[in-house]
Amino acid sequence: MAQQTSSSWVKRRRQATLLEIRSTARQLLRKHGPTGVTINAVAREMGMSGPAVYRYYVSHDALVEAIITDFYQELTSTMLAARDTCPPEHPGRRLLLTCRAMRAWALDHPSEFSWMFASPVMSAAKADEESPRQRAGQQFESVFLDQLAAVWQQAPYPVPAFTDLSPSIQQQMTDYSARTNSSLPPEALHLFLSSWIKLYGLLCMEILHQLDFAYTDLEPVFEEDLYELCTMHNLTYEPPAE
Amino acid sequence: MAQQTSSSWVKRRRQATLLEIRSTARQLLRKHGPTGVTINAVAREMGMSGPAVYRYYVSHDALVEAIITDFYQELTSTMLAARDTCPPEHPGRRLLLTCRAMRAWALDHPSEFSWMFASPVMSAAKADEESPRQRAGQQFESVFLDQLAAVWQQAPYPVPAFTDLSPSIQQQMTDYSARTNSSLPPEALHLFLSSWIKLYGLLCMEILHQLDFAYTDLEPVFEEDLYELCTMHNLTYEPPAE
DNA sequence: TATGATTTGTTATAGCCCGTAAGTTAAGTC
DNA sequence: GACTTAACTTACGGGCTATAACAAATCATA
Repeated sequence: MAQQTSSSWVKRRRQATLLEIRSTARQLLRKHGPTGVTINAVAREMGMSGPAVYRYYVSHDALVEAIITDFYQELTSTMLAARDTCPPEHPGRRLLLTCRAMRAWALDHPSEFSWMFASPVMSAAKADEESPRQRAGQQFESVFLDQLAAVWQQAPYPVPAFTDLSPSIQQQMTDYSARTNSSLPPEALHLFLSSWIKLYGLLCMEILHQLDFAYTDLEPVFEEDLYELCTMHNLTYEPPAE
Repeated sequence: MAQQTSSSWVKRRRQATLLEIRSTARQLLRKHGPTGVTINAVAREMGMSGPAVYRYYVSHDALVEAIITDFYQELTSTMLAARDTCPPEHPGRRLLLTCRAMRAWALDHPSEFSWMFASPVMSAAKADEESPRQRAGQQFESVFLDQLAAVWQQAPYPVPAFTDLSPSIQQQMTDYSARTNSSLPPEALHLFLSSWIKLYGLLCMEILHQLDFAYTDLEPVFEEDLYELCTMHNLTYEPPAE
């Protein structure tokens, strides 16, 4: 039979190897781009011979999934850390810190961010099956949305009436609210999501060089969006600290 | 010496082969995803033997570039065709038609659109060198921006004062205006670009499944953005025709 | 502590890919 | 008809994914 507990340090060593593989792969990503992240290259870099890596990740795909999960988690905790720089009494300030931390991380890790965003060409088949990556992605999204929700719940401000939304959006937001056990009204959710889409969309386009034709520095544009975000959500905008 | 004119039909046959290669590659993209687009697979599909394809495209990369250029051109002309469904007397209607045609094409060709958007992980080195793809991309962008410019020039409406923009944006828009020989004031350009970013960003996120966690159908959200676009640019919004 | 199971690694291999080289055939030119 | 060029072929070198078969080390315990 299978032994219940293989001694603890053996597990730890395994974890360490798993991590070394991922971090080696990450280095390769940064140095040689997505196509450089190959199981053989990772093995070579680590002084292992190719197939050894398959003891740790069943396939190239599994490795990629794991790496992207790492990225989401790292981005999430970076944002949370930045948020907690400021006490909860200043939700607006915290929100700004969070958003700026997101952009800063993306700018500091363009390869990683591009990969996270652009790799999911999954055809909806894979979309609903619950994966660690999905969970990590959802946690990431909730960082922003939860915070906006907190702001609103603490001091509600006017949002467009539910009946002013298109019926389809009404339905979708009702569903989303139910699915996430949200205590928020659907009309607020849609407003939050709109803000998210604008901000995150801008960032993705920036990182993927979709705006290079017009802009060389999108920081002020991002700040403009943050300003708009603040006014829309009844928060006081504050320019970034030096 | 090189013959001046190798008989015309020989050239035509070459063009035909070039096109067949690209369209075979496109089929493979749709059927097996980006990784399925391989020179060997294309050759196999065409009954050629591998290296023959290299007579037509020097490298896998060159083939990909050519395909993406095709996509941009197709999207562009689809948008223009939709626009010209309506006479120039109704610039607002034409703009709406253009935008909806863009989304429709993207939804109809998700593989193509994803590839166009997500493939350019080029590291700025390749960014400024003028390629056919770049040109095609710029033509695509200009479809939207030119039209907005036309609307504005025909009947200018208030836009935020230049001095209300951040100095950095002032500078960047001045540069952009000069670079494109635009006759438009920089503050208008920034407004146009903001509208573009919002609309195109939404579409990209939709196609790349970044919003699946909340929405199942983004058409009404897109329409909401179009509505906002219209009010912002002094146009009358009209819901999509059945 | 010695034995048998598990884990971790190794080489060998099949199959696909990119891209180059060298050789062959067919078409186009003078 | 001889010469040139274009299009295509097979042969290869070097990578990559992934599996199989095998060797060594590390348990877990009788």
